Amino acid sequence: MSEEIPKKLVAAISGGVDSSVAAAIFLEQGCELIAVTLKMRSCENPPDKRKSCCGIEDDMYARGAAEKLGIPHYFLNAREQFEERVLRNAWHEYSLGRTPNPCALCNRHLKFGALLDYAVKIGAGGIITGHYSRIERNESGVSLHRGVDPEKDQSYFLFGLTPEQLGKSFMPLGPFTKSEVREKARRFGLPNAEKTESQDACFGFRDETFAQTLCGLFKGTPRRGLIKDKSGKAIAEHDGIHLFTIGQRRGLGIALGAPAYVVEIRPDSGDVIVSKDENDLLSDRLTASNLNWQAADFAGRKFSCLAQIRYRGKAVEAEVVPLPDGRVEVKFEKNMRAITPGQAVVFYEGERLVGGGWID
RNA sequence: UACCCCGUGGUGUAAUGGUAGCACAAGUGCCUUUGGCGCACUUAGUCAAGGUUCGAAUCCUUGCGGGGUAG
Repeated sequence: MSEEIPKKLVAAISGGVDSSVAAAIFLEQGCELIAVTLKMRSCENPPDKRKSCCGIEDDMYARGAAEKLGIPHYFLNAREQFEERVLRNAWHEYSLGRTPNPCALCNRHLKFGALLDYAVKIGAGGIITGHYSRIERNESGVSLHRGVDPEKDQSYFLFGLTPEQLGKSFMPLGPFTKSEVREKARRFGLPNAEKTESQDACFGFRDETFAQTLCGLFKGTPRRGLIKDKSGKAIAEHDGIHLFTIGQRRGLGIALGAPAYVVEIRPDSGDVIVSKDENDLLSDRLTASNLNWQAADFAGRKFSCLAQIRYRGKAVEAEVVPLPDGRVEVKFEKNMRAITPGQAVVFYEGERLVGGGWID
């Protein structure tokens, strides 16, 4: 493996333990590293920030880690791209009654987009990230595999990476579990070794959900409407379809004697349909658009695989059938719960991620 | 106007003389590099005022509120 590693690499440092350890691992192998922290819009207005993952505190941790490792550290301004390619896209999705997946977009456009471009521009051979996924390289090319820690595997969010992006990426944490990584952090003496996990969207303000923040940011007009049951009977009013997603239970504010779940969102009328029957959430098929193939030989043909509908969801046996219009139909071996438009379907062959697309 | 029925936490209900329970909702926490699901915990009630009784959501009286029936 070592001979394939470029001598000079950019280490994507977020401030968290993972990316710092990833950098440390490569440093041990004698690489010349340059630490870079992506600055996204969320890093502004620290006092208003709810999360710590992109706040000023993380910038300090990132700087501290780079310092400890003895490598230069820079911030890369990606605010505009983040706003356009991730946030605006996400808001648009909400307006269509879909549920965006900002992390997948961010990976494709920011971390493995803007940041990778920057790395190449300054003459680095690629980037190192702290994702819990494995990238394998051999004569036939690059491939992405699940991380060995099933609780931390993040390959789902990386389905949108092209083979080219993968080829210039390095994810040294894939073979390790979270606790092993933390142990390494201690050994390396990293200042963020005991830092708590970051979680939730890295962009959002206090007491607001991601959707609410986006609505305010883009001065969007919430598509208000009614919460109805399957028969069309109105049950309550709601403040905007962006506040709902398929399968959602909490936040509906309606007491029907049994839990009620969102089964459909109609962007045109603003209706949100709920049902007390969880069976209404079950379906064994879906179609997906804008496919991305990391394994070229899977494109355009029918195949069987393990398909995953959501992050941390269980992958299920499925058959993928190409459609004439370039989309794909996925038929699952068993019913899936709450297939959600806007989320990704990701195809695995064993541990290997072969491709994926966006659920219609 | 008379007669009848009903009135329990935010919602729907259980308990007809003896510790006011359940479901849903809501809140908090856990989980989680999206959204959701899930799990744990918590909050909150007998319409009001009198009376009977050792003891009342439960019985009686009145009032208030809602519904029904009275050519």
